[in-house]
Amino acid sequence: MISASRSASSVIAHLSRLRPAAGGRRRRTPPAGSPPGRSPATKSEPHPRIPGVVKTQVTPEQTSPSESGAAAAAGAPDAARRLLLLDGHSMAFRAFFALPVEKFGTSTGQSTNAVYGFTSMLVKLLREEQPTHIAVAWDRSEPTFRHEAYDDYKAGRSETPPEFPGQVGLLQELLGLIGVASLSVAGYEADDIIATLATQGCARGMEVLIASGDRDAFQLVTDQCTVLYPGKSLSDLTRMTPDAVEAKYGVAPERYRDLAALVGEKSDNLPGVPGVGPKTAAKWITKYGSLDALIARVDEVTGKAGQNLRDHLDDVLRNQRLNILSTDVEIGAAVDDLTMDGWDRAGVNALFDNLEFAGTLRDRLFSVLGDTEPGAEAAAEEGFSVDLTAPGTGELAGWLASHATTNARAGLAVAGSWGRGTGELTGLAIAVAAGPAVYLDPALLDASDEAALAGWLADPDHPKALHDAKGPLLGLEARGWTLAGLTSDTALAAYLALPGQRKFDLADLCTRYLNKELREEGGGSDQLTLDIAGDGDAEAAVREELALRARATLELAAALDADLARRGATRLLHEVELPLVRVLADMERTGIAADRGYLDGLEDEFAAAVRQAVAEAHRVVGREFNLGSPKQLQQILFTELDLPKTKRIKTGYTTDADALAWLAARTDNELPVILLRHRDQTKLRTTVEGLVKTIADDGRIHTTFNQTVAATGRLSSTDPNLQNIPVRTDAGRRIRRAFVVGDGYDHLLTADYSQIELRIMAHLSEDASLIEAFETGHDFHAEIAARVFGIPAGEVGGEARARIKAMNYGLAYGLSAFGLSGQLGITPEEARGLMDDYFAQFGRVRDYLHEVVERARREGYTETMLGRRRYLPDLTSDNRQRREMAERMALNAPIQGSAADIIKVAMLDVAAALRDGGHTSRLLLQVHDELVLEVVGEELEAVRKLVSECMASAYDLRVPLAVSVGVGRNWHDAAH
DNA sequence: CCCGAAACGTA
DNA sequence: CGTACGTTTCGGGC
Repeated sequence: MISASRSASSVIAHLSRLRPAAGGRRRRTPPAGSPPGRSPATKSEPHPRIPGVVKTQVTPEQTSPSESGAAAAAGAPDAARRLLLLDGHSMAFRAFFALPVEKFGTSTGQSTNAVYGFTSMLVKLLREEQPTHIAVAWDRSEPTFRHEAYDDYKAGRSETPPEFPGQVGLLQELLGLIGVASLSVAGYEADDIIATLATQGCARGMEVLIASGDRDAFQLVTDQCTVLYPGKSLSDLTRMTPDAVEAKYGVAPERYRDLAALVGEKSDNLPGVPGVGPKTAAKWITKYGSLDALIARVDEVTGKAGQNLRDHLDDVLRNQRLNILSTDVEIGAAVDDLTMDGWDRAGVNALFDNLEFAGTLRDRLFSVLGDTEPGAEAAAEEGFSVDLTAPGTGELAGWLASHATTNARAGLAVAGSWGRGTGELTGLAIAVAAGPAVYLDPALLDASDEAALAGWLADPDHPKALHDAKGPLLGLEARGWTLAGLTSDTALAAYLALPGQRKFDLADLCTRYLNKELREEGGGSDQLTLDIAGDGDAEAAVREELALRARATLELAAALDADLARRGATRLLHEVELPLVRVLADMERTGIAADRGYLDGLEDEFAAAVRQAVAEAHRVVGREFNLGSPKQLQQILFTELDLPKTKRIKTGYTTDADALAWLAARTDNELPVILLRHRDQTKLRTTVEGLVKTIADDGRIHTTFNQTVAATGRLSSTDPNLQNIPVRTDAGRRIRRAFVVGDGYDHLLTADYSQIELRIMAHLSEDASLIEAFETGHDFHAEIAARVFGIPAGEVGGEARARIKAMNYGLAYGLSAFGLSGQLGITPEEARGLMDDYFAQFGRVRDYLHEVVERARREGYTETMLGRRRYLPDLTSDNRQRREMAERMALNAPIQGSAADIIKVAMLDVAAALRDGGHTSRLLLQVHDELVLEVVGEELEAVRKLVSECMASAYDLRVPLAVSVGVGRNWHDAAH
């Protein structure tokens, strides 16, 4: 175990200094939604139809552009500065009740009715009112000055529907994406922010519009300031001008709060004068001039109402004190800055996709935002276009010189096939910014063209974008070309933006990010060059299609650059994921040597054991059946033999290994044991079979590492998967002996991180005890057990250590007491006690895990130490199962993902150190926390040292990053 | 021929 | 009623 000092070459050395540990970053994300208690729309009232009140009633569908244009023209001149202020909670709450919640939800259980309704209303406002400045004000969860002045302010409100609060965050996210400021200030309500901004706007001579369902806003109405008050449908906004207020309430706007103080506000728990409604209140105010004047002459008021007024004068005074809106809130944003500048088409698309908004809302929103971005609206019809040129033989150098020598990035698309560590190119297209593109058939290049192309590809000063570059890279390298200057891989970039997505199809991304169709003729790139008939038109179509892909990649790269910048993932792409492409390609090309003869022998042996088990099972049951069919097994075990029932699954009762072991212990029947052996041996046999089939002509197995699949940032391995080769059982470990050192090399070296996820937890939680356990302990789990049980480390028994080890590893998965009890064979109460004891010692860990989830719930995503995000909309789901699943994902993602970040950095550092040291030794595999290298004898010590140091120094944690190294002739022997 | 479910291998 | 993956097999349904 080595704890090396920081490597100077560590890619992230400066990055980690610049970037505080996860959780420390400030962000522009709007504040969290308000607590359930705030129910702005409860102040709503039946939508009276009062003569003289101007109404706009427009449903989104029925509004044509010409109508809305006319309305806007009628409303105000274009040149005017118009400030639109919205009360976020109040309008969202109105939207919530205006649309049936059960009709608006995603497949994952997220309700969206408030988001939809609010957005629809906002689109209409933007279109019809054409504000030049806009902001949405939100209440906050903290108590306000009104709570401080009156303990029971807003007390006794009915519970907010559980489907509502989660939608506030989504709305704020959307507003952020379309460039609308979300404002909130601790200690104040949205109304106060609106009042402050409205006052400032009026002072600047702006026309002010306030969309609010809270009637307190009426006190702000002036000739310059209109409140848009929603009716039932939210599209039904009443323009509350001074005349309208007067017509409806019988008082001028500036006296409205006097009236409200007398009448009271039930939803705020502000009782007024009994028996006094708006009519009486208005009559008094009109008669006396104002509330103050009324109070001054309160003894003159006659009748029962007058007596009630005198009896409840304190309430009235309190109401008057509380319903005044603050106009001097420190908001931290100037009215002049509330312009809608810049919106994020890709982000809106992504969010709408997430919300499963399929209808016309998206188009209406885009249309009202103005499709100023290139490639929107009109271009959507025509898709991409290229000016495809065909330089004659020998003319490529000239074409490149005149079109692709600038600093501008070129888009590159490659046709061919690749996989298993190699590739073959059949076509190549280059598109440059100005428009022209070229298609090249690698087979038809003459020597000068080839030299020109090779030089251009290898020149790092010619920036290039590819989609999913690793395969093409293998193809280029197989052809003898090297690629440098890769400044974007649009698949990788999209993965960082949308890590939960598993497919990153170029055409899909073009639709999402550019709103452009990339037409694809029959199949993927593999098919592009099939032209068996030699049909010239088909050939031309192939050339054009590849050129279009190059062009699309180029445009997409620019869009993704902007998206990643917004998501803070630019450096992660450029300093980790992009350089890793080449390292992975090298590993795939290299492969790992396999001992075919040994594997064949193993296969025979396992196959014999399988046959044996099958025969025994048939004998016990008394007839032949398919042991591989869970359905038949269920029939035999639970119906024919009538064994005890196991855990229920969709198709009946499980026959998995745990259940079979349980059955074996509970019955005398020997069948479960036979089935277990059969499962075991079958699995081993098929694993070996699969491996043998993938041994290439060079005697090596070339896996494919996928860099864009795992939502947490891990790599995955396919065809074959070399990240799940058995290791836990003796029989399984025999398979590892088949992975051997290849010709020209002398050792396999494995280096793995010890307890990296726990170390990351210690680092992120800053739990002093956990950190200390890592610094002092040799046997980490025993060290932790000693602390939990309050005994010396030397006296920790095997059982106690095992329990703590399970607890340690379960932590990062969101393990429950129930799960822990099942795993350890103890009661849930005992497991709960164990967890309590554990957290009594390591409380910061629990706090950290809790904070991670809550933060993710607020912000919508988790983040790793290098800023890799994972978006988890289900955290606000009202479906408990989904929500809890998302919570476990949320607490695991930063830990697993940070470990993935770290080993990726380590791989880059190792690759660089091997290259810089002039070593022949090379990286072969990555298995999440382990690297496997092939080493030549004389380099062994140097490589051992370099690998240890690079891995240990990949990131500077608050605990040592322990690395253990083993060396041997095969993968098994190289274990330690 | 495709796809989901079940099972099981790894970190 | 722990996270993240990939592969195999079976069997229903196209």
